[in-house]
Amino acid sequence: MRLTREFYRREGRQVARELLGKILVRNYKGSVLRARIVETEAYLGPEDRASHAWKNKRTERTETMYLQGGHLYIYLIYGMYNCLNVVASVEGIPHAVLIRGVEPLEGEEVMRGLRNCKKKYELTNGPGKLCMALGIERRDNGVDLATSPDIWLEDDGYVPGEVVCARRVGIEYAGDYREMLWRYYIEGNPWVSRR
DNA sequence: GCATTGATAATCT
DNA sequence: GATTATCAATGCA
Repeated sequence: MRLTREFYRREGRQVARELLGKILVRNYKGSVLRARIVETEAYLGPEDRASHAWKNKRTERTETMYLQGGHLYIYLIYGMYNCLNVVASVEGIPHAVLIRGVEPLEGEEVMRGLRNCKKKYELTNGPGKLCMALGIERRDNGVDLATSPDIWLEDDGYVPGEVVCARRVGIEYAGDYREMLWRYYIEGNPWVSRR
């Protein structure tokens, strides 16, 4: 069942936690790709120094985060890689959830075709990797997961086992917010980017 | 370990 | 308008 608007219109951390176990569905050139979300991070705009929208900063890029929950926020990092975020909360409050790891369920051969990767788990165990595997690029920025025919999220009733809270990755510049345990992952799942 | 890469935002003239 | 510092990472050595 496709997740509806109300799922996304909540506080970022709650959305991040509940996105674990949900399925990311992608229509890619006639193929249906499905992957279960196993790792997320929450970024809470106004107060969070690690967020692009810290102190409610509004720029052309961050504008997407101010849309209501359910939209995709996709940006280029390190000049080479795309990162996929799900916008949370209501209009005007820039919360976002970074998807860091997914487990392929369907169309894995197509995903491997989009990426040159040798080891099994390296296909989708990182934010840049999973974007490549699912054919997600910056032109998908601003797409609405609640209505798009090309990409959306589903709930198949799966309930994650033990969920771990941890520090977020790659935000050494964020001062005290470095310490916040706003990263969530399913314990023991091999598609998590790092332990 | 370390090089890669280009959009973005801040800081200048 | 031009210049520069920075970066929610990856892949190869």
